[in-house]
Amino acid sequence: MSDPAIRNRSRATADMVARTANVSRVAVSRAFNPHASIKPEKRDLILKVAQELNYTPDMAARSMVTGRSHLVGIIVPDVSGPWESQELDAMTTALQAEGFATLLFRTRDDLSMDETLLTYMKGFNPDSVIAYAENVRPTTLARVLDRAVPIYVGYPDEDAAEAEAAPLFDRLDVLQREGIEQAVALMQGYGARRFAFLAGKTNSLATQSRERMVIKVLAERGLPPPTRIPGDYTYDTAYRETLNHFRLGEPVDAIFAANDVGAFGAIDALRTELGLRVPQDVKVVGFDDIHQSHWKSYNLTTVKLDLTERTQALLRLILRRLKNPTSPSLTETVSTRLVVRGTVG
Amino acid sequence: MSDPAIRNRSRATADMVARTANVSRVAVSRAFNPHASIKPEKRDLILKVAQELNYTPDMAARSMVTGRSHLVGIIVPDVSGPWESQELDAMTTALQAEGFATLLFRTRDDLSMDETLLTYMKGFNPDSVIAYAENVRPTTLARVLDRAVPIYVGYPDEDAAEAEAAPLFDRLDVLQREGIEQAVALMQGYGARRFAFLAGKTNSLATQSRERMVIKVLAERGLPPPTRIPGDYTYDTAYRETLNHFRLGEPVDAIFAANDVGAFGAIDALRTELGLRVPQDVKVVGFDDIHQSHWKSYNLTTVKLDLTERTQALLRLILRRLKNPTSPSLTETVSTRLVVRGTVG
DNA sequence: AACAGTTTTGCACACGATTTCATTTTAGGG
DNA sequence: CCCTAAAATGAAATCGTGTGCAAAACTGTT
Repeated sequence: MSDPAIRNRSRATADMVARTANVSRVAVSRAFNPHASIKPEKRDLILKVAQELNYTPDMAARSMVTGRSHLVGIIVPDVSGPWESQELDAMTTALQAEGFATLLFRTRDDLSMDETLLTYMKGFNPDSVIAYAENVRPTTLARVLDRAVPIYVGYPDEDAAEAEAAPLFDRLDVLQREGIEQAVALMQGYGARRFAFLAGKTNSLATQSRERMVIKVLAERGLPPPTRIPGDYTYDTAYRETLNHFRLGEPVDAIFAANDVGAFGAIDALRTELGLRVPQDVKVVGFDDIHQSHWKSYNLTTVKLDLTERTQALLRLILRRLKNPTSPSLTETVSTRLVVRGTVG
Repeated sequence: MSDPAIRNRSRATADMVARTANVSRVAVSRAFNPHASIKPEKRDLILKVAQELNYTPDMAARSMVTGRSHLVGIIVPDVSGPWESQELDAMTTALQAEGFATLLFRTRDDLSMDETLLTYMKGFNPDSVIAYAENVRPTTLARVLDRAVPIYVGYPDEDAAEAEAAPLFDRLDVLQREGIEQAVALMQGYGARRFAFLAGKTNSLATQSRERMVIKVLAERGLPPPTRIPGDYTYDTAYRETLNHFRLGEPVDAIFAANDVGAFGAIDALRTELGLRVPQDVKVVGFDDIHQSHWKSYNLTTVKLDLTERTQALLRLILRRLKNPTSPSLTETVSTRLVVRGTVG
């Protein structure tokens, strides 16, 4: 019953290569490990035979003994969002260049699944995990993942005294003050006085932090606090709520959106349905600087989160932790800056 | 030197759980396998102890003996593209619901890396692989991946006699005639006579197939063949080339874009820089129906590739193949249809 | 030619689970 | 109370690879 054809369907192993090349199985292992000492001619022979047999070392077996899976887990709430997918793209590219494969997980909007998901992910033994403050409770993160030290992307209140002096894991903190100050200054310079803040998902730490910082900066510049337009980061909600606000709520002459996609929704509502001009009647600023923001229909002035900078910082954290697993937690910070286009002045 | 603190940093194993619960290691294994026969009270005890010890079965070890990695590899050229990311999102969600994790790889634009990438991916022993015709040569796919049967998403010429009667692997074929016929009919109905085809990447099979089919359908309806505007699926190129064509090339009154993002670029070029109205002066149709296509600034009429339908078909193929690895290759097909919005009439 | 030092080699074990298979325990029926 | 069928149990083999260690092979020097 051991049909050789079926048997042939399975992968080649190091043993088969060894037997074919008339060497020991250990030699095969060494041939594939650059740092192992093996006679060069022997290595060449083995690699040649391996190629003929279409042999590739089994990462699962390898990871069991080395303790390295070469997997990095990434947890994202919505892969299809422009910002999320652009970050995922940058991160996957960077990881791949370092020899890691991306293990992708998608959360639901609520946090109800986070424990199940993390537990499941843990089974794959990722060398590192990138999680975002919005999607996973930090306590769950710390409890479930004991082996891989996760990286937590957060948006701290830069001015507030950080209570958590000793973070549980490596972090990337995004400092949003600078970009927000530049944006408010620009809008004020062009005459904006009554601001609205178009929110993101209410349970999102990023949007909460952005709103607090906008309020603070407005106060510092002697401007009244912003009115609040509800939102959830989506175009449709932003469109609808902007419409609603301009028809029923207090008039405003500037909108600070929690993300670019929301800003697009607001702009389209203003122009298409309300007959208002951007930037002449209402000034709009977004957050993220996704690719779409420079599209001519929007040409959005926005607070940029530099993707390259973020990605490099995350990669540094991962590699450092892998090189020295017991080193104390480190927090990297990245800043933000305004990208000026056509929706303010 | 065997510091218990350091030892403690590593994951709990089935042995530890067994010892703590005073059962055999085999029992622990059975407790986690729903189909295994084990006394319910015993299973409960083990699961309780496992939770206390924060134990999760190691997928790598499990996969070695079961032959199932619970990984599905996906190869994408550009995760950040709207269409690609929306498909990735749908696929990841569906796979996760079936207990698979997504192993994500990103290709460069050219095909030079495909062998290296596939070889690398093979090391992880994915249970299945989803590859797109644009990114990977089918011959490479067949040669490298011997264990996991890949799924190849292609765009066959529906009318041509399919030479490859016996495909090498499972396929998802996208039939584009129907949507294209509807689109051409609609544009012709509103008076369009001289068409342009705004191309995608020239080495993309999807764009080649779309172009051939557009030519064919135009001919069938007694219309002149389309002029060709070069493109690469990006907004910027579409914008620039559309501008260029309308300034120097033959005049057209309809643009059939190979993808939605390209259509956006064309629309913005027409409206912003050329002072032309869409749809009054020029009619535009895209391909894909990404989320952004219903945004008011574009409100694009487009040929929809139904994501749910695609995802379900892919999932069916994967599950069928896993249940019966030796069954002959199967090809599923999905169709396309026009979504009418505001850029034609 | 003998020696010391370095490189190369291969055996045996470890990694963390699952799966026969033979054995013991339990349950059910007369 | 006994017998039989079904369910539960654990010992041992297995998956494919990397690594410690001791032996072997090589290198170059006196």
